[in-house]
Amino acid sequence: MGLAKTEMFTDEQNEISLFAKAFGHPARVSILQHLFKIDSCVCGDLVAEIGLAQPTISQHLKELKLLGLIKGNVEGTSVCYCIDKENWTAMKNVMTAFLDQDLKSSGECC
Amino acid sequence: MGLAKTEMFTDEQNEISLFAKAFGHPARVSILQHLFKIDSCVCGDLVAEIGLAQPTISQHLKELKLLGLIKGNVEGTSVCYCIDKENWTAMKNVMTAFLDQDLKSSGECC
DNA sequence: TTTGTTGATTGCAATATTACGATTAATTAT
DNA sequence: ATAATTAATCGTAATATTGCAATCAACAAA
Repeated sequence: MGLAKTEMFTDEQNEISLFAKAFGHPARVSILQHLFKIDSCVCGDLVAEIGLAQPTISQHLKELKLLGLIKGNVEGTSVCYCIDKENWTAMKNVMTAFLDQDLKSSGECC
Repeated sequence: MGLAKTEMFTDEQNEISLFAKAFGHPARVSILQHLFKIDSCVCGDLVAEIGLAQPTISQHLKELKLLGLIKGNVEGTSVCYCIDKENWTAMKNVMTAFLDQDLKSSGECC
């Protein structure tokens, strides 16, 4: 196909797109919202909550964990997941700076 | 494969993921940043700016336009693109509400 | 130990995305 | 009319993502 290499873009652009990609699937949005709603660790009721199979949820969790947005602690047979608030804040700062670009541009056009 | 249907998720979750998907590629992030930086219409120098072929850029522009984040006005042989600030603000409100979830959750865990 | 429970991993099949050469469409210049 | 310019579209190849059945690994309960 011809993949656009990350070298073509700035670190900031690559970082923004990586975070955005994590939110680019409703299942992951749903997982994150659930973790916030519960506001504590969730031990595996995500499969019941969302209507997807266990391996699928596990895969989505893995991606979110890899990005650092969530933490997973083993607790007996189950694993407890929760938001990594520190990393979430850092991500939010990056994304907010991107979304707030309009504040600096006053021009009208077209 | 088995696509997760949009009916499985809330309208909000689907909307967030659609916007996020638009930002999920560094080329589109780059296009949007450039449009903000210029702060006026851009008549097709995006291909020179970003290192991708003209059909590729055109395709990315189409997606952003379909989502309503940018506008394109035909002007002679060229087309002028700029941010649709009204829609950008609406998108920002949706995304910000999602990103700011952490403000409402005070709990410590794990 | 055996059984049950929970969640990760593997191995695929289905689908979506990305990139670009070639072409087309629309407009302008000569 | 012809040529030049600009950007959209088509067709297709390469790659990435998603979903899940099957399996595996770790631990707990009997």
